[in-house]
Order: sequence, then C-alpha cells, then structure tokens
Amino acid sequence: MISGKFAITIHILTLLHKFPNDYLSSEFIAGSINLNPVLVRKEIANLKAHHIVESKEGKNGGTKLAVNATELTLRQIFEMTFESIGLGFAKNQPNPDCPVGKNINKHLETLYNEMNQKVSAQLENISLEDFSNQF
Amino acid sequence: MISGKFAITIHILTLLHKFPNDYLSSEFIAGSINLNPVLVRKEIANLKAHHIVESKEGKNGGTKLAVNATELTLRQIFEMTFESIGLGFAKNQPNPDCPVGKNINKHLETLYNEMNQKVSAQLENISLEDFSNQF
DNA sequence: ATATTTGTAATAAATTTTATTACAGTATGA
DNA sequence: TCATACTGTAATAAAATTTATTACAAATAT
Repeated sequence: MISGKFAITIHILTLLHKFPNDYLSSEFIAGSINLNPVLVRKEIANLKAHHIVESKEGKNGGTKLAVNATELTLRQIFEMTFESIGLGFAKNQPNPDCPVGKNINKHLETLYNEMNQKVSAQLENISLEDFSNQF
Repeated sequence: MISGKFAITIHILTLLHKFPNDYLSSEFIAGSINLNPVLVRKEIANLKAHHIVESKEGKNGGTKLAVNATELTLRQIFEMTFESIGLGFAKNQPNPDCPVGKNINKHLETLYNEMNQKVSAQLENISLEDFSNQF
C-alpha cells in the first residue's frame, strides 16, 4: 500500500510544478524517483481523486498539476497521503487485564494526536511552491 | 530491530513506575504488552545502556527503574529509542541526473528535522511520571 | 493502424518486523 | 549444593509489510 506515500507524492508534485506545461508520463516520473511506474500511477490516482492533478490517457498522455502551487500546502499533501505521525503501538492487543496494558494505546494515541497537530500546523505554512522553489 | 521501540519502551517504563519496589521480570512485562519476552529484554538492554533501569539476574531477578520518574522526559525516551519522525524517503536512490531527484532527499531531511524539533520540544514537557499518572 | 500511455489487477520478490528456540551464566533459597 | 527461575544474547524462522513485476484492456495522438 506504499509507505513513503508522502515522500513519493511530494516528489511527483515537485516535478509537475517544474514542468507546468507538460503532461509528464509515469515512466518519466518513476525515472526521477527510481521507483516502479505502477506505484507512481497509484499515487497519481490518489492525487486525481483529490483533484490535485489531471491526467490524459493515450499516446503523449501523462499528468499535470490542476491547482495553483501557491495554494497547495504540505499539510494537504500530508493528509491526502493518509499519513500520520506516530511512534508505534504494541502490535498485538496489550493485556486487557492489566491496567497499563488496557489503556496504553489510548494514551499513546492522545499523545500522537498532539504531535500530529503540531506537525500539521507546521506543514500548513509551507506551500508546494515554497518546497519546489528550493530546488 | 523493533519498530515500535518507543511504544514498547514507554510501556515498560510505565510498568516499572507502577511497581517501584519490585524487580519485574521480562515475562511479566511481556504479558502486559503481549510481546515476546526476548524483545522486552532487548529494549531493557537499551534502557540499561542509558542507565535508566537496573536489572538483577538469577532467580527473582528482573528490572526496576533507576532514575526519578519526574526527571525522565518523553523526549529522552524518544531519543533513546533512536526514533525520529519522518514521512519517508524514496527508498532507492532517486535519479542523480534529475535536479529534483538529486536534491529531494536533502530537502525532505531538512523538513523532517524541523518536524522532529517541534515534536521533541513537545515531548520535553512530559515526564514519565506525567505519562504514568494518567493510568 | 500503430505506438504510446493510463488504469488496474494479480502475483512475486524483497525487506522489515516479530516470534521462537536454545542455551550459557547468575542468583536464590529449600 | 542443587533445583529453580531469571537475564543476556545469538541464531533462526515466521509473519507482515512494502515494493516490483507482469499483464492487459482502454484511450488517444499522429
């Protein structure tokens, strides 16, 4: 299901921003990321579902940005890629007969939610254009 | 190498804080986390290396806290477990012949570093005792 | 028409994470 | 002093997750 979705997505979007007049192929993009083109297309499908990009099928087809890069924030990308900050949970259900085990995940979740809010606030202030213009 | 190191470690430490007078066995701790005892012992080895806990081998052995829970911050735990916040990098080297590919990881790293600073600042304000007293 | 590209599913390979097994070494206490 | 119950650690296996590959239908430019 792709773990580095955020990184891949921001890479795709940066490329699209650098070539605003072209429809870039998944092959081309995959060549820059060094990733399988099918995975690129999957992330693009997600971006399309959020109306961030548009693609054209067929020969000379590809994908281009459909929004203004100054108005797209890294926070939106963060949220679109279903990412969230966290430091893990006990994978198996912790022991419900132990007062600590019973509640640990709840408390960790609260903590992680606070972390996510801080991170989101930070990402809110960075637009795709800001990010892309660093290159 | 254990991915939820932070979560496991904080679970261990919370238990130790709840039973300040006992040496808790890895078996007991593992029963609360619902994790293999060997992995608990590995995390404890890390805590020992940082002088956060002390253990006693042999019969009736186990582990207990060696520091004051009011003085141990979640930030320290975060750092001790070598965790860091991030949203991934392209796993394979991105294409060095592409201006975006060549620099993306560097820029992502800068971004992630900023995120880590924010998160660290937040975790700095929470002690093990604060966390544990929620239970 | 042909070639190129998206879209998507199915499957395989690789990697990472977690669990298990095994056993030497250490302390306790009957 | 001997059986027992732990830690510590290595080696291996199993499970889960992530990434890659293959395949092909549908679309479209030239």
